Amino acid sequence: MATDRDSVLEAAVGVLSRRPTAHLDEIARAAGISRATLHRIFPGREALIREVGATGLRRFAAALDTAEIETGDPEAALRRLIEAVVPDAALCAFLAGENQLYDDPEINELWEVQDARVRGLFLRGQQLGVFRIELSAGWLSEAFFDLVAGVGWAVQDGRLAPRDSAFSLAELLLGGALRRKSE
Amino acid sequence: MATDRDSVLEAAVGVLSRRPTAHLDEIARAAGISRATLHRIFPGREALIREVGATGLRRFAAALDTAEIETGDPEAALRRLIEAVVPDAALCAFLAGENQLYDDPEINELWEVQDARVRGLFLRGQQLGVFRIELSAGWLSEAFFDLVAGVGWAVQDGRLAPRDSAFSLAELLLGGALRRKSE
DNA sequence: CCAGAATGAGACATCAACGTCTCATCTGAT
DNA sequence: ATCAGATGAGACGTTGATGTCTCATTCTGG
Repeated sequence: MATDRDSVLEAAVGVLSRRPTAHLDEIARAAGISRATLHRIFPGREALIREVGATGLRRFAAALDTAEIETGDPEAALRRLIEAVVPDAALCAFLAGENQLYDDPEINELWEVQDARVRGLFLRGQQLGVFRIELSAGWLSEAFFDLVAGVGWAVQDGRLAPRDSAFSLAELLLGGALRRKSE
Repeated sequence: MATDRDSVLEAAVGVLSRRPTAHLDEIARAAGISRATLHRIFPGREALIREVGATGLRRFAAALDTAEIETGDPEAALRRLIEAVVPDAALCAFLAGENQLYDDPEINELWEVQDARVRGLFLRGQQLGVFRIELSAGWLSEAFFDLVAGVGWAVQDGRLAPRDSAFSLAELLLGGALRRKSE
């Protein structure tokens, strides 16, 4: 059943995003199955990691799609993107920390595409005069990923309430920490 | 000699900040010494990790001191802090990713103190009306660390020029991505 | 109720990293 | 030149995680 794979992947993300070096015992226990069954579903640790990474990238790509980041006002598009991606923030945190995944050419290419889409959003926003041009689109994109990952960790550790996460992320990334003097 | 320890620690940070699971072989090679000598300097892997963490925290504490974050305008204080901490951004990236260090009570306490100081800066800024109050001081502090770590990785990987890093970090964290309409 | 499949528990071998050791070589001071 | 100390290279046993196996138990469909 696909449900098994998915639920195991979900549990694996929960453990691996926090501790990428977690043992298979721990992952299996978190998934509520035995280590033997885990091996029956995934040939080995490497395959499991790859699957988790691929799932994360697919979900991230789906979030980019549903947010329609290529359309309309860039600021609104970025807010939609944040709303769409925050539920999978833990997954993004895992992707950010696991650079070993990028050894795989297929995963690497999928990542490059999504990264380029995000960078394209910031670039479009800059060209339309919505985003600041003193900061490079590459850096804005980088900061976006850093903060998404940070939200994922903070929520997992209970330092940030899930219902506040999207708002906090959007407001900080868009508006910064300084209070607006005139608005 | 103290120089040996320091240079080895420096090299270890460079490797470990990017891959916390790097083998001792790799660390020794990065430091230009043999694994045997590495063992002569540090009793084992755990001791090395602890030393790297402690060094990072000491340097971070020193950056907080030199920036005098408890004094004067919070915005200027934050800019000073960023200037002071950016040279050790890779070290902070390591600290951010290595939550295993927090098992050590001594290191954990040192970390708590520094974290509280940063949070205190944001809180002070909010009370003075400089920083936004819609975002919690805890989240602002969290975002600060996330972005510092992000800068560390980006510089290490060549995605961000070191001379731009402090400016990029300060402008994004303080001003956000949106272009100011009226200023 | 029964047969077959799926699962859990655990044993077992394998392998990689770690920690310790020895020995040859190199360096530097006298 | 010589000797003491430091270093590099590598061997060796230990440890822990992994991958594979078997067997008893449980679940499921007929």
